[in-house]
Amino acid sequence: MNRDDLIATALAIADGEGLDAVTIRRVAQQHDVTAMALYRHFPDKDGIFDAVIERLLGQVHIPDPDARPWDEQLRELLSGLVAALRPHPNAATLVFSRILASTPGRDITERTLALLCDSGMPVEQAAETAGQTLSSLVALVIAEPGRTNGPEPDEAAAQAKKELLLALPADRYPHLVAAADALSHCASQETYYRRGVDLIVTGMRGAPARTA
Amino acid sequence: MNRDDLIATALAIADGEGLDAVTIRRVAQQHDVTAMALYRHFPDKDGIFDAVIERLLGQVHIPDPDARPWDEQLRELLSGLVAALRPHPNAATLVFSRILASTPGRDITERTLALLCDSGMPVEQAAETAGQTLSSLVALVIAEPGRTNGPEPDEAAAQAKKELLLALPADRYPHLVAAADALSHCASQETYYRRGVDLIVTGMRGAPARTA
DNA sequence: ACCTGAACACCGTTCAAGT
DNA sequence: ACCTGAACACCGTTCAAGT
Repeated sequence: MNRDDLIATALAIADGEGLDAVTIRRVAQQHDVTAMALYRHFPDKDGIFDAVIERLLGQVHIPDPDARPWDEQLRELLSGLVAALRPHPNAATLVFSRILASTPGRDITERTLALLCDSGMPVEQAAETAGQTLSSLVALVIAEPGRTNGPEPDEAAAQAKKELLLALPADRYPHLVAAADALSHCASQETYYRRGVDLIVTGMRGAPARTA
Repeated sequence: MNRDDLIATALAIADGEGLDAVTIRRVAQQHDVTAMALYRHFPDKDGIFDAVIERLLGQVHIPDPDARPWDEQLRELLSGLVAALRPHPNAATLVFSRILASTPGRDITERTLALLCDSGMPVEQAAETAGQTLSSLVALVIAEPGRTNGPEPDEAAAQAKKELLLALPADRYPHLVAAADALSHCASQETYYRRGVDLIVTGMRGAPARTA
């Protein structure tokens, strides 16, 4: 048993059964050890979550600056973040409060800030926008249509949700009924995330108060 | 003791001490009643959270359609949602999984979908975009700089966070250091949320695949 | 150095019982 | 109809004790 394996176990439980299923006792048990043994590796339960997020963000590749326009470079960086979070939607919630608390998270934020400043934004606005941007990407992952707490896509749950929408009064909710399918499951995750990142990057391109 | 007061109590505890502090036993105790009495009003703990979100979303005013461009009308609707969530950042997390599960949430989504369709988007794309948009607004509230679990802004915590950023190596994190202030607390919440909503609305205006 | 047993103060939830 | 007591199977965390 080592720290890394414990982190992996915590993440695996979160992926498979949701964050609430991650308990110190359960992580410990999976390593044939008592709950108290984990306190040698983490200060408390939150420390486990901190480590999980640090590991997750550590997988994000941060591209070196190049000659392309800032928005292309930013799209690449943000796509990398989304790609790292996508497989772990249950853990994504933990990112909100932890981006600036981990080294990889700071690296991602620093690079995002740099690119926004390249675009001509004053650094204060860039800070605000960077926070909003990174948070919105996390939200994208959390809210992916058809997501459940389970590991593989739960077709039955998605179908149930869809039928609930289809059963709504069509005169009051014409669009919800028409969009029942798209609201209850993702036709293409690639499209969903590409458009999601585009939504944010396009928004930043149009941001006013730019000096350049 | 009635259902509405119980919901208000749960929300107040969440606002003051975070979601984890909301326990059935504690809500009950505040009404001089045992925990089991709450099961007359809610099926389980999640049912309390469902009711909290329903109440929160119920306060959102949904403007009637008018002659203005779709993006202006949408901005008004989304601003209303943000205004309702802002005072309750700790509870905002609960919205992700519950927008389509409550009547007011469905009303908000229906109207958002309608306006996006007005813009010329096919309904499937509108569904995707509406979900991303509403989720991003929730993220805005959750990630508001300087936010803590407490009710009033915790100046000490914000200051500590700021100094942590200022202590970073300036050669590796020049922008984080320069933006330490803006990253650790909100200079103007009005500006933060106006720009946040603008980011999203501008992103939607620029979305391709539009037929109109 | 690393782990454990026992204990403490909590949880959500069930169910038979009270008035 | 509405509430309770007692119980069950869990939690996170502390601390003295083991090897």
